[in-house]
Amino acid sequence: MKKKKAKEKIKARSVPFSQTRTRHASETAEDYVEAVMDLIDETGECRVLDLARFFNVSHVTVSRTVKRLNDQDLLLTQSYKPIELTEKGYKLAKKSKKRHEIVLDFLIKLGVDKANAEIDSEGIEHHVSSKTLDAMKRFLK
Amino acid sequence: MKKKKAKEKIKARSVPFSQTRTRHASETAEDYVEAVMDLIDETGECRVLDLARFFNVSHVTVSRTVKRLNDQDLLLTQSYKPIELTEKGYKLAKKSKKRHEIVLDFLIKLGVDKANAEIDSEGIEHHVSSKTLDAMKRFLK
DNA sequence: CATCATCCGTAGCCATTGCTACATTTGTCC
DNA sequence: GGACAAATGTAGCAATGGCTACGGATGATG
Repeated sequence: MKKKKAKEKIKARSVPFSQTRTRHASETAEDYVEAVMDLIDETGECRVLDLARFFNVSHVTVSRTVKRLNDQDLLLTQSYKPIELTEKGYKLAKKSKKRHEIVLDFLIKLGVDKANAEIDSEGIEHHVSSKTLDAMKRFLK
Repeated sequence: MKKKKAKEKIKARSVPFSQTRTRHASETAEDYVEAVMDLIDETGECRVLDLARFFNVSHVTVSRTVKRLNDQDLLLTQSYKPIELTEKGYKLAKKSKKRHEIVLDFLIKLGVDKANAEIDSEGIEHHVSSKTLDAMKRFLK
């Protein structure tokens, strides 16, 4: 093993890789509260099937996820009733939406067409630190 | 139901989420082949435990994922032997690394400090379309 | 108020990504 | 060549997120 020094440095790089499962779970939470907020805002209420159509998944997937987010105190649900946001969920939704808008506007100003900007901003928004968000804000000015 | 029109428009928005979900599937593959390439380059070989330390997960998780990527013809593995890249895996690794570098350089030029740029570029790189990548390249010039 | 369509919940399947605990292989050192 | 440590594999559990199939709840309409 000739390059031992190099191997010793490897561990340091694990920092950027947060646990994929955990990360995906909080991405879902952000997407859901944001969608619930938008749907209530635009249509007056948010139903399981609205979310299913919004995310293009089955109502079963939505139902299970909504139940989990209810347990996490982000949403309020009752069987066969519209979905509401908790205070905590509403705060997260506003923060996510704000960040999403900044990323979207940023990509458009960077010269990306609207369709691609919308797709990419959806994926990117969950991986943007406050420092990067600040840099995007500066660029927008 | 007064705001029916608004509800009818919801379906159209599912597109970005479908794309994001599809990308999640290949994220792991890209991270792994890129890591394997880097580890071979820097230390001469790539072992299961090297990847475990690199990603900060258990060797079991790595072992299982490596087996799957072997089935997908991206990696070559034999029990208790170093991990190698296939031609297909090497091509994907080079492409991923290139994209990763562009995103990282882009964030730094945007004014993000190196530490945050490294973390964010790792998450962002998987959600950048070719259009957005082109826009980043233009910005770098 | 009965019926029927729509909405939603539950059961139960699969894949991915995490883990611990335990078994096996490999390589090194005496 | 035996023993021991390190590396790797296997078994099996949990959480998340996808699905279909089926059944119960709700609300609108006759």
